[in-house]
Amino acid sequence: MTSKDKPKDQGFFDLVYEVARLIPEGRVTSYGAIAAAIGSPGAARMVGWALNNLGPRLDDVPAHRVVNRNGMLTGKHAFRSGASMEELLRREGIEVVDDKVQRFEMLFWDPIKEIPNL
DNA sequence: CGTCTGACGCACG
DNA sequence: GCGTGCGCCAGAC
Repeated sequence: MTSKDKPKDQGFFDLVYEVARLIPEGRVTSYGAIAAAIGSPGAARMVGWALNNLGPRLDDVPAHRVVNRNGMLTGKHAFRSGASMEELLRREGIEVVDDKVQRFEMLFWDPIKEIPNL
């Protein structure tokens, strides 16, 4: 532990990944919800940006379960063809129509509500 | 160090 | 109900 060692050096991005990883299969959440969960309400754009930075880590972080407030798959462009966001969601039993999650309210998973401490 | 962007969210018309 | 604009924060150039 040197002086340059910082406990929360991971930063905002990894914090987003951590919450996203907690999203149960077959469930979805919104960018704003995650932003608020990590203590930065209003930073919804940063959440999406963090997920965009995932890259190869998409396999470790279920970013496809994160949609916007409308339940729309705004970030589908970050997924490669053949494993599109919509396809991944359908595999979990989530109905997607016109790039939009059906029954979004019912499938919505609120990190703040489900996570005791963060 | 200033500027722009970005997978959003909300207020306003 | 829908379109437009602004604000949010953090990172890249």
